[in-house]
Amino acid sequence: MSSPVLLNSAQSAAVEHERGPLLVLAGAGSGKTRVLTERVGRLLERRVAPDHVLAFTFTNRAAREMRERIERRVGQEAARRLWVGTFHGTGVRLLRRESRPHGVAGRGPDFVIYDREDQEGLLREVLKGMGLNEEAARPGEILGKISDAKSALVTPEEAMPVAMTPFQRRVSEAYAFYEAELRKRSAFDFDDLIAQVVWLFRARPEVAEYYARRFEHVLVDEYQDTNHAQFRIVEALGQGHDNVFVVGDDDQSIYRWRGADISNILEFERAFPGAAVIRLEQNYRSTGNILAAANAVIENNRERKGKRLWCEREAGASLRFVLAADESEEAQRVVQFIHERALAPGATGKLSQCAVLYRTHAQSRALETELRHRQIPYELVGGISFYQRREVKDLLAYLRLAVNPTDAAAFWRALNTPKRGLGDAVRARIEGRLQAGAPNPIEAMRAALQEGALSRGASAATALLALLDELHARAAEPADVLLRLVLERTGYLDWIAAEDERAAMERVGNIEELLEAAAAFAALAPEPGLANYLAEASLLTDADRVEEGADRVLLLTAHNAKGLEFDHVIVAGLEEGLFPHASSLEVPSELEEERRLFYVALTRARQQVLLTAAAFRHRYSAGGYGGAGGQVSRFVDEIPAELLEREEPIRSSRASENGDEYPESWAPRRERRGPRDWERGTVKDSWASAGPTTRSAAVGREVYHESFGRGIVMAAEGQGDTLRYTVRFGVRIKKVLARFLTEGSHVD
DNA sequence: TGCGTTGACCCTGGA
DNA sequence: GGTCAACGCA
Repeated sequence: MSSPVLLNSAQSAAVEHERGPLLVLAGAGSGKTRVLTERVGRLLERRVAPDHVLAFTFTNRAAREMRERIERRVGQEAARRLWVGTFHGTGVRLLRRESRPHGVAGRGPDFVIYDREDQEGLLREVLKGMGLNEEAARPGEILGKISDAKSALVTPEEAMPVAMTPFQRRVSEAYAFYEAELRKRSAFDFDDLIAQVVWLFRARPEVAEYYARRFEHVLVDEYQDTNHAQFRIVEALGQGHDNVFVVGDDDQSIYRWRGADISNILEFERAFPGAAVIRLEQNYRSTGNILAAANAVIENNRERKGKRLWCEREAGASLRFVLAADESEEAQRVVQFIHERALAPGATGKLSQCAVLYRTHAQSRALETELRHRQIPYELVGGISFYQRREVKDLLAYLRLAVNPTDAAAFWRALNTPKRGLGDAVRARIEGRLQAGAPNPIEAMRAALQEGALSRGASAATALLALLDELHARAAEPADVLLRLVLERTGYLDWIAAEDERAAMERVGNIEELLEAAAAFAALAPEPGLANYLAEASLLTDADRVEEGADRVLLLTAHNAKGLEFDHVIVAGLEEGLFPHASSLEVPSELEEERRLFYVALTRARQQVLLTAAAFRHRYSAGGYGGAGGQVSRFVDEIPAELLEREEPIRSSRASENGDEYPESWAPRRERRGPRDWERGTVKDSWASAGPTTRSAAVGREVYHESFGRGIVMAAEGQGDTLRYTVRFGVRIKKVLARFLTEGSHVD
């Protein structure tokens, strides 16, 4: 963090703030993390007991970093007693504590946490039970509604009477069944980890009072992205003392789609009367040019409090923009940029200080391919988190059952994973026993087995029961020991090896990593225990696992980049329909959220920004271009021309006919400063030989087709008779065998 | 009855 | 290219 050695006056005012509510409006790079940490340190110096301070961060990673910084300042013992965590993590902690004697919302302390996949499975069962086949096809949409309801603290009972349309009625009914089933399984979903805390506080005001008294100081980071339920938690905990210290930036609010409520920040002063407001507008992170560009872009938003970041740093390099022909060329240009910054002779940067940001995970593929091709180490953040991987979830399902035998999602998963001949028929029998009143699926299976109802599956079921019983009996042992027991008794490793040889290596690697993580947790966690381990596994995201210091390029979504900073930032895929995303184009408020996301992306950069777009982009598979082509994102045009160095092709209606490897119409304007290192061949040979493009020589050529007419070749695949071109005929994109095309185009 | 194969649909973002 | 439900084989 490139913070000043000393705090500036606004920062110091925030840190030294005596008591009462305080809203810190902190622009990007204005040192808000530092202020928050300093503030906590200052409170401890003022003799506030560490376990009377509660700080909410946005990610587990931010929580860890804050704790480490505070540890350096006040020592390990005090730092460990602080309550620092995400809303979800802290929610688990509170719910676990409070469920100890009597349970919370019908769940005991061994509740499990349902992730998206578990939720979907459960909802599918619910919808099937309701006889709703059509809805069952898209449980995601209904889960979204349920999630919205919980974020807004709407219970099923409250949702039912206000449901107007038939669809809404079905959704609220599904919500009620879903809720009942979760409770039966002693499970909470992600939204419950927040909402149930509020409902707990309402049902038992003495509990809320206890925590409000205990936490003399409540601090919240990234306040602009809190939802209504989170606001209620903060409000409840602030009762009586009002020492609520929140830090946020309305321009960086990028999670409204999942319920973040910007009125929390806009109306903070009304919610906490007498609140002081401090603005941090000096940016210490980015160069003048980057900041000016970001400011210019965000000023196009109407819905904002309005502030203008400034800095004392030099203007720095211009931002750069490259329009590539397609995503593979885009990837080449991105990697080339990284190469120049971090690898070429004389380059002063590090790979770890380069990050590629994009709008959707799907964009990572082309970048990965290119990075691998150039043998540049990278790390992909996001997509599937480690703990969501199939092999990891398969194994954890057994541990979940050891802790909580009512966890039906885990049971159905474990039942026939690895395959042991217990399929749909066995499942149906067990479901029958469950409906007849068996307390949980394990006991239902035991009953079915004893009644001889499992004929062919009997021996497999017996073995599975024995394993589950043993796991339950040994649930107090370290997670890695139990995982080894599962591996050994189920033959899981042999099964994945047989399943898919190609993926087996990676899966085994993941299992090894899981064993290591489980052992580390058992040994090091302040509150060990299987239930806590499983909670951590549910709440850790991929972004939390990013290690500091490793020398590699980071690939991540703009959402995931929140709170991070790098010397060199590349924002890829800047096309209308992608960034801003197509779904936002019709809705002004959503377009503004896209713009804020772009603003977040830009302000991650300290030194240099490269923006890229592709004129055409594959969608789905390698087959066919389904994507909207070619129109550069409006956000690029919102950057003042004098700040942006464009390497854009000179657009022409006709493609090049000159036989050059590179179609003139898409050719990047050559750098004026003479050849780059890689062009002189002084660096890796691969750079010199591959040139700016590896695409087929036919790409860019004009061709003619009997029925489709004139078109331009976008890509080629196959050879000889199977050589096929992807051709754009006007607005339509088709894949055509080369031999159906004419007009001097078949170069290869 | 379980399991492998086929074809539909698909990809915003994430705790 | 990947996932998942429906389908038909052993």
